[in-house]
Amino acid sequence: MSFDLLLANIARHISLDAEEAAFFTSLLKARDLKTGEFLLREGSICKYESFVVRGCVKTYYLDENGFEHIIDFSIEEWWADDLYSLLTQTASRSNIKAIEDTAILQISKSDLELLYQRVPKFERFFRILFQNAYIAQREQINQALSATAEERYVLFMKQKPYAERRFSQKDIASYLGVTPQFLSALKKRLAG
Amino acid sequence: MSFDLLLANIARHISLDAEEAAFFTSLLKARDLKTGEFLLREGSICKYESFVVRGCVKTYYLDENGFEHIIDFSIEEWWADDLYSLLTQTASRSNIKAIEDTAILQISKSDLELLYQRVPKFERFFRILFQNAYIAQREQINQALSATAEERYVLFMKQKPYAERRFSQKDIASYLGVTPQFLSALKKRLAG
DNA sequence: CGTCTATTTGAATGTACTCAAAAGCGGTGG
DNA sequence: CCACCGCTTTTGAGTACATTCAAATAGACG
Repeated sequence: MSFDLLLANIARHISLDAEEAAFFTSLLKARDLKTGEFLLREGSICKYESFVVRGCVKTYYLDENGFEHIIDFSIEEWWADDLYSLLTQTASRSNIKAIEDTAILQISKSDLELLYQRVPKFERFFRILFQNAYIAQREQINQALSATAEERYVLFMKQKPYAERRFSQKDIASYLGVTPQFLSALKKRLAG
Repeated sequence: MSFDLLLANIARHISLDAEEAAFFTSLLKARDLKTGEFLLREGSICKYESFVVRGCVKTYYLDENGFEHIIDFSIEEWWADDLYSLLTQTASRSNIKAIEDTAILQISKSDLELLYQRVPKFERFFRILFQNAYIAQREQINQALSATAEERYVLFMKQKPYAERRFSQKDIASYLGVTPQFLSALKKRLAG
């Protein structure tokens, strides 16, 4: 099994010796998802932190009218979870679904706690991870509140140039918080 | 000096012995702000994590048209910072300003790194802090994207019942991402 | 080829904004 | 003590951004 991508990712923030790395990888479970398969369904409890090795998943929830709101896309080298459900072990309000054939590595909540105890350096790794996630999210809020849909779209496509290839326009609209019809009209306007 | 509130806050997540607590508090600097005073100004570098002991500060940025967008209110027992500026030691895009007479305890970035080394348990404390901050923020985004201003306002006042007393209506509007005029009209509609 | 879903198009509507101005409120100085 | 100043809140008219509903077109996949 190939843990290289994940280990390289971790090595950016903390140094592991061979034994620590071996212990860590012994806790990981590999899993493959085909396009359309669920990693997590609303109502079930999120039991794992999942690292995307290849492919892409979308995390979304359904509002009271049944409309899908995409919280995030997780491509290679990103983590996917419903953190609230994972931490509190309560029913998830999010769904996580593969939008490409996807390979992931998972660590369970209990194994993660074990890891924190045996290799406390991982507290540091995940602290940094959450710090960065927090900052990135902050930026997303600022945009949602102060930029128009057009500005958000332009910035999104610039920051994620692969979006056009890998995400459907409907999903991009959902992520930006506009209707697919409006995004379509917007694109036409920008092109013309 | 009274470190009790902060130590009690920390004790919810990690246990410190007397020596560790003493080392930690030795790194703290107390600071008082009068209403209107700045804790951080746009363009300067954020050097501290600040814990609010009493009072309230608002964190906000100015958009290209000079309009204020409030990112967050920090009342007692919350932290205030521009995390991005703190971590990267680059110029802050945010301002932090007291909206009440406020007492804070500060720890500098370098002392925080020292603390992580000497008392690694604090990695855990801040990991949990950022995890929770991340989750709370996530909820804020979901609301910004899927709820109307009216829904966001009603929820905000329910979640922060002290808002009416402690925050100006203008600041609440700014936090919700609407104009003060619109919030005023909205309140009238809700009351009628 | 047919079916299902995504995308485009258009008209009517609603939500929130801008601009402008009046009214309320709190502090300060004469 | 009250008159004035600056700032917040309210009010109203006109406008822009984005939605809903409806339907046509285009693409993807078995």
